[in-house]
Amino acid sequence: MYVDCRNCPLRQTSLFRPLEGDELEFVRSIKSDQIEYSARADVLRTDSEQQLVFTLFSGWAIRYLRVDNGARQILDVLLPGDLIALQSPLTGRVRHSVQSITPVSLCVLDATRFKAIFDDYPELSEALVATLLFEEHRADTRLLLLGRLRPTQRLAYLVLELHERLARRGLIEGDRFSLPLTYEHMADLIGVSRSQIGVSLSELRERRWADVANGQANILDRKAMATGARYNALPDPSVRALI
Amino acid sequence: MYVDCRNCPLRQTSLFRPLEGDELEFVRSIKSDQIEYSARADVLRTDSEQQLVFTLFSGWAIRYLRVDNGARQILDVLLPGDLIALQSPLTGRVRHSVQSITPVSLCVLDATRFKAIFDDYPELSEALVATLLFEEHRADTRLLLLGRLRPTQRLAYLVLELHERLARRGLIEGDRFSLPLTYEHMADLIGVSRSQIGVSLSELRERRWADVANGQANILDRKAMATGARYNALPDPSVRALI
DNA sequence: CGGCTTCTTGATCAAGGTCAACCTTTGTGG
DNA sequence: CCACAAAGGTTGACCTTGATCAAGAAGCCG
Repeated sequence: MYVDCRNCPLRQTSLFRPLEGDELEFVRSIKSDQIEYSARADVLRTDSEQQLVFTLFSGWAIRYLRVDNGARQILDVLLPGDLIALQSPLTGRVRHSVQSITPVSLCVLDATRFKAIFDDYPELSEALVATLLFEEHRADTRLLLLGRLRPTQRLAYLVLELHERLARRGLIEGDRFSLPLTYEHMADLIGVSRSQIGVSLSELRERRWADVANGQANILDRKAMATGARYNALPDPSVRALI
Repeated sequence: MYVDCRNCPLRQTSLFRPLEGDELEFVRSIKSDQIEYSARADVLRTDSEQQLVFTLFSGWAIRYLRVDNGARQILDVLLPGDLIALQSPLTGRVRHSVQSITPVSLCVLDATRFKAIFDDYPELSEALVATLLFEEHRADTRLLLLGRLRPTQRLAYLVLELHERLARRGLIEGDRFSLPLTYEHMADLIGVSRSQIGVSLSELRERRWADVANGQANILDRKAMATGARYNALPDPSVRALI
């Protein structure tokens, strides 16, 4: 179902920078389509050379890399409002794969006209750079996660971060939310084995930090959990570019 | 020693995008100083609010985060030409620390005037975004490294990547180069313990992949090493923004 | 310049953490 | 009702860690 950018519900949330002047018209003009995928569909393959950029409109997806022995590292969970394949207009190639977790809907942007942003919309360019730097910081903390935290801390961090990202987008309220990740997703996200996920989920329950089961997460003691997982709230809620 | 941007030797290398038109004059005009630090000096502290951006002119440095138990995760090795604290003009705060490894020299850029890039130099903005996306890809591979490769593979990857980054900057030739990292640096970079570094260095020697000792690295069998460490050459050599 | 301290390397070892493989149970959709 | 996927748990084998130590190098100070 095609959504006109003017009625885009994502813009209502405080997370995203409001579009000013004719920015909205520009964004409308480069949106060329909106497409749907079922769950577990390949949205994007490594090294594909398609000249398209997407914005995730609804649903969950993952961005990942594979090692030739079959192992997979999930680089990030993509949530509504996240840009996909921004590399394609600028470097001509996307070096990761994207797969949907739930059914998803994507806004399709024309990559060739995308570059006009730099010429004609300096404030949008600046917001884009700020968004990329914000993502860099998230990548940094994930690096800390994988390099220096224990499996249970990593899992706690993952749950807390997802909760906050969803809450900021106005998609959930309260401490309970739907978490459509399998053990394998979680394992590939935090760099441990599937069996370790079982161990760590039990530990989260034992410590009464959170209860994650049946696709539902319930945060029981946010404070203890955040302290134990060295979780710090995400910075800069209101500068994110939504294109 | 102050270097005029017009004579900057870094620009000679093919890694960096040539400045066009009055871009060079602009870059010259926002360079306000050049400062030197000794080895192991704190260049930047987490959450400092100083409004400065730096370009590393010479020497090696690291960007890192600390966990409150004292553990450190090094996010990246900074080499000549790399931007430091780009976050400060855009988000007002830098969320990592920077320390020199060797003595370093830094070009100091005025962060408040830095933002003029977006208004007046669209091609420079675009190059900046391309550079950030390139760095994002490096961060992605480092995530794969920490999440899905064995210690010896990680170490091999580190050596190969540093070699390539240095070679692209015209700082080294051949397979032998100076590597001023201690065991602790390497451990904090690839997310293992110091003792593991000893084990993995021996393994690199045993397999005749590389010989790393006394601050010198010597790559003996690049091909076997690259295959074993799942190393892929870095993409996009010539779009990097040097400001 | 010599002597002192501190840091780094490189090794060893036991303890603990993590993994791959396997199995059973549960739930889902055809 | 069956086939399949995922959850959840167990095991032994293996890997990694943290602690410790000695030797050497580097840096500092009087």
